[in-house]
Amino acid sequence: MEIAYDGPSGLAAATEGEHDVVVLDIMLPGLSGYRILERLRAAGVWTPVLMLTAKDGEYDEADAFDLGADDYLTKPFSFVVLLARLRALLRRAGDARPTVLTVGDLRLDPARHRVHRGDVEITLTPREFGVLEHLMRHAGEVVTKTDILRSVWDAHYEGEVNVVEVYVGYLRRKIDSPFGTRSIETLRGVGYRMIEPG
Amino acid sequence: MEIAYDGPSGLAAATEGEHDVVVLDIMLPGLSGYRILERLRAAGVWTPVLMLTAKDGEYDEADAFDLGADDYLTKPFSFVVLLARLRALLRRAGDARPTVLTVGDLRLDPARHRVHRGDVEITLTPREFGVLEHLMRHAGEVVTKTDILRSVWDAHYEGEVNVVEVYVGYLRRKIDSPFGTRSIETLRGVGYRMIEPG
DNA sequence: ACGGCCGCTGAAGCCACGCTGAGGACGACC
DNA sequence: GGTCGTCCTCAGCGTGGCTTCAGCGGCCGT
Repeated sequence: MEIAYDGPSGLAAATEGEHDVVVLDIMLPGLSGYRILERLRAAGVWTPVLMLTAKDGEYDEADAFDLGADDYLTKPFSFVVLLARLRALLRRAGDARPTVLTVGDLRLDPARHRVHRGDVEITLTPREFGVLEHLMRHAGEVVTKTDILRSVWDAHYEGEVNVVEVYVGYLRRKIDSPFGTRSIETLRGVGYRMIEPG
Repeated sequence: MEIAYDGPSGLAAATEGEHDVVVLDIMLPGLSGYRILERLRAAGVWTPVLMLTAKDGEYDEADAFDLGADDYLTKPFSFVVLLARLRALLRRAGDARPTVLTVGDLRLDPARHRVHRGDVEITLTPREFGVLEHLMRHAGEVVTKTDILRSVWDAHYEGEVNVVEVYVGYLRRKIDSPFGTRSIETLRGVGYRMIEPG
């Protein structure tokens, strides 16, 4: 747990580190809670945010939600309620956007751009990394080659889906073959699926 | 959108249909909001739930969250706030919602492209999967071969309906024969029907 | 009871789908 | 300018899935 007492340092802390949840006070020296939230979301940080405030103008509250807050609490509040709401946020957010993606002993850290299988680090090219990230974000689900193309390549990329096959091939050679594992299964005519353990 | 004015009918509506979000009042005739929430989650329904109440005892609120509510609003509240909170819920829940088709102990998950009978996984080819999905989406109803052809094959497919017979055969061998069950019945001269239990 | 029709199934060919190795294009860096 | 790394294309190959077809069995109407 980490506490920041002013806006800029809070924003920095939330952007850099990996947190399960952020409790954000609107009245802060330096930067308002709104601005922080805005910048956080703009920076692609999707950590659940619970906003805290003494003001209770309803439009402020609505604004906060539309800026990307996940919950909102008006002072004075009881600590019991705060904790319960945090638990609810964690539960809902848990599977939504983990900052470190994990499938079995395979870990991918989007922020640090690193991949590990157990303790050994695996170096991937940007493209390989993108494909693996997309697969891991949808572990257990089926993703089509076109899905991957759209998400990893340019939105309006005009190439063949064969590139995806090629990159899945590269990935298998880096994350599976050396370890005797099998993480990406092919579903003929459908796409690929990241195998979840268990 | 669907509105229920008492507990039991609300529970039924939430369990049966597919909704993006549930707004649940605690004070309801018939069944309390707590009980409904409890049963909903017990039944495996994970639709986001926003609870609504006039009481504001803090422990009630904490309880609601731990029962599986995703948000909580105390009367009186403004409509603007309610809408903003609903948007926040929808945004967070968007990709988490699983749609799984179930007929008896047979389950089909379109997103994960998986089929289970009880605990055993069954692997199907894309065509087999398509036919089974169509049948299960219309469980209990009569489906003609031409229906299946049009829905699973290309819209303007010029082949014979015999393919459908062949694929129903494949399906029976995979989802029924090994289990001694009988899920797809033939209606001579009409089509097929997925047998609903009960 | 019998003939005709409907649906089931096993076999077999064909096609397309996915994998891979080789190689060229492009840019960064020395 | 040369070298290295990355990205992408292409063609060949093997295999799995799709489809067809013919023969058979059973259901139904007469």
